[in-house]
Amino acid sequence: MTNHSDQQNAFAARLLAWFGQFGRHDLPWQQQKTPYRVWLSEIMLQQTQVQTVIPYFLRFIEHFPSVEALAAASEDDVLHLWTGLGYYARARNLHRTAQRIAQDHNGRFPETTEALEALPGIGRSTAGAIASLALGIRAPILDGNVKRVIARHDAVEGWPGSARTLAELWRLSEQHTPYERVADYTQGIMDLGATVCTRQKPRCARCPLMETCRAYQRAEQALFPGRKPRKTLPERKTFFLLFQRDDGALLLEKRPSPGIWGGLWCFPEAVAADLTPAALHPMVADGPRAPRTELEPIRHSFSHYRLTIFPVLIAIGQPPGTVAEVNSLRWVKPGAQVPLGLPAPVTHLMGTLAQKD
DNA sequence: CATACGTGGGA
DNA sequence: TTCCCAAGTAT
Repeated sequence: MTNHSDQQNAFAARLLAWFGQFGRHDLPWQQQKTPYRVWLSEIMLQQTQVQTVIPYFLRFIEHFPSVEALAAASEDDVLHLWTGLGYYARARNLHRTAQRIAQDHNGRFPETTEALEALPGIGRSTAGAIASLALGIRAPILDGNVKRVIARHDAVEGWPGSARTLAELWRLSEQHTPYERVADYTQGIMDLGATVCTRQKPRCARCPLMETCRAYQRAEQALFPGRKPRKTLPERKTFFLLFQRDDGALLLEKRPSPGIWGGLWCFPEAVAADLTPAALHPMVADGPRAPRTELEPIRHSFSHYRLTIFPVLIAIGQPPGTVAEVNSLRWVKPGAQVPLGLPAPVTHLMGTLAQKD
């Protein structure tokens, strides 16, 4: 029956039409889509590529053609067939689940998504895959392929590893899942992610969802899904130098184009050998008057200008740009129109100094 | 929410 | 070389 939801779900309709013509139909576990074979393939395919899984799957099925055969085997035998595939908890859980199905379920697989998910090694996505692919139950999945397709199609910001982003992706996956032909849909969206909506160089021209893909419309396919944030931000202790001439002019440096604040004018950064704070004043680097905090300025007066040194800890992904060349240093009088870039800590400190002064 | 879990492959 | 990722789950 075609209900109102399906008529509105152009996403699934386009995907299903595409799947019939361009989807994968010849994978070993697609031949007889029994719960056992689908289950085994889904477990093996967790974080593992199709090409790697195929020989293991065929060998495994040959030795253990049914869940009863698997349940009757020893754990050693199961692990032996798993050797080289990795993530060996999968094999142990597989064995445990087989034994539980053989005993508690009388050799029959559970027929609800919830009951499937209660089994060892079967999480939400694998439960959804088994339910939709083998049982025809309308259940969403969210593997790496689906995450990528949905993150792009709906321009979902954030890294899928974060709980917030993950929840949003699940919501959308559930929303896109049709009430009919769920098995083809599930296989289709995975195939699309694997063959068209690839991580790099997606083949958008061949995508059935191109018209409604928000990432494509913005030409921002490469920005989705969001990247995993680095565990520790690269940070660098450095010094920014504020030269103020007697007439008020400030010495600015044009930042090198690739890099932070590229092309903007900023206070010179003391990265050149002839601009080290120690060279400017021996006490700066490690003397008793060295700054106690990362933002404590050090001030000096010279014959024709004043120098304020800002020690700053900046967190940036780029290494320090090449040092200012002679012609990229410029004295600028207050009020001059230059694209000014300043490290946020320095900006904040400038405000503080202005109040004091 | 972060981390461990394995191995193979690509950039 | 190094990092990221691949049909995720358990802790």
